[in-house]
Amino acid sequence: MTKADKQAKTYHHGNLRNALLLAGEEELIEKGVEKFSLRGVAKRAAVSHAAPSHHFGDIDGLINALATLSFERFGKAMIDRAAAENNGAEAKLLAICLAYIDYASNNHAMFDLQFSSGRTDACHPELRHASSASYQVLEDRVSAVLALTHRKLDDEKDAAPSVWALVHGLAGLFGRRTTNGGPKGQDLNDALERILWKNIKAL
Amino acid sequence: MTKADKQAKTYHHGNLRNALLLAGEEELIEKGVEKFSLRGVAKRAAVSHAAPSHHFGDIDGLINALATLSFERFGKAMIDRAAAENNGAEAKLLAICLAYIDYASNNHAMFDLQFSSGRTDACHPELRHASSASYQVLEDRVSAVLALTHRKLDDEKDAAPSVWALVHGLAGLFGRRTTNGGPKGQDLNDALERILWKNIKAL
DNA sequence: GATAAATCTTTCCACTGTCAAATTAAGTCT
DNA sequence: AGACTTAATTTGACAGTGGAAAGATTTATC
Repeated sequence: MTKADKQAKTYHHGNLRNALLLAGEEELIEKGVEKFSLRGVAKRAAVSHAAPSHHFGDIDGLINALATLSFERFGKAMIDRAAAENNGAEAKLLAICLAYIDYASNNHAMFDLQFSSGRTDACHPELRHASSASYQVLEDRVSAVLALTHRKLDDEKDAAPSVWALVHGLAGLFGRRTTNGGPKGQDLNDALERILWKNIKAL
Repeated sequence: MTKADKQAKTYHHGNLRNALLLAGEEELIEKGVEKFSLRGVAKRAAVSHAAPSHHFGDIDGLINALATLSFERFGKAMIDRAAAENNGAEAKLLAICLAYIDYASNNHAMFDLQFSSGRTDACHPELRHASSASYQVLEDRVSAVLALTHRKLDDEKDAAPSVWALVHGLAGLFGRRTTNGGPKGQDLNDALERILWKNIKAL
């Protein structure tokens, strides 16, 4: 009987922290950020309502841990996608951007948690670290593109934030349930790729 | 004694709907979306905690009404700024974009409520209307720029979403308390203007 | 003026997050 | 192996929340 197998049986869970993160993600997906409740998460993990406090402090601790987890997956998704693309720096950057938007589409609840206001704490150290690490992934790829040719200093400075903003805006506006205006369906994917490619070429 | 003066005295408030919207905005600014409470709003308006229900149904009704209000102000801010700018279509579009970002910076709580809180209901009719109206303001100005010259059909289709995404991304990422990476302070304003202008010129 | 309708209050309920104290398991030292 | 300490979890209580129901008060309508 391994530690992980004991889970629901013994008084000491043995792996409660991870179990709570998993349960928390479920809760987030099913109920949404708004209806997210600590007690609900605890119930999912088949544990008393006060158990999470020992691992995460308060509900914000759990929220921040979930956001951190998502940032890590998010960064990894971009890295993996770039690694699989071998047609040069620009294509790699495009891959990163598409991975960014895909992650937003396929992990709506967690992605919202990361960026949508309020519930995450910008000062939380691990969250900060995971957050800036994922930004760094994109920035590095932009730098790789910039390295191909010389350009004005201002343009160099602006490049990464500009791409970041564009991608983030695209993800936020089109990577979820249809908002007003704008393209839809397969047209949407084509449009996203065109827009991104055009902007990358214009760097 | 006018209707407005009676406010705190008579049993019937006379203008409670507006008073609750005002109180709701205060609550939102001071406490944030997360700690926003119906009872808190009611207390601010010096009224019982159940009074709002008659005007807004439940708390989501109030939230959606606040978001609607903010969308209306938001659209107006862009219209006014464009009207004050008379150096051609491109300058007008830049003005719109800057108004967009300024609104996000100066009305952080309400702006967040509109776009990234998860608390608004995309199906709410008045909210939908106010939302698409404000998008239309930007789209119209993009069309005006496009009208200056001929270009490929795809580019025409992509132009408005592209600008929208860029501006929205910039507003979301830089229009609030400093996030990781990216420029700051006055440099930030300069950078924003450069990025926007470059993208408008490249339309 | 009487009756209906709208507006607001009071009271109650189920639920939430957090805290303090009690309970149980796991380590640690001798 | 046994006693002691520390970590993990439960239990029970608390103040606060949103919403529903029913009562109180004002305004509108005829």
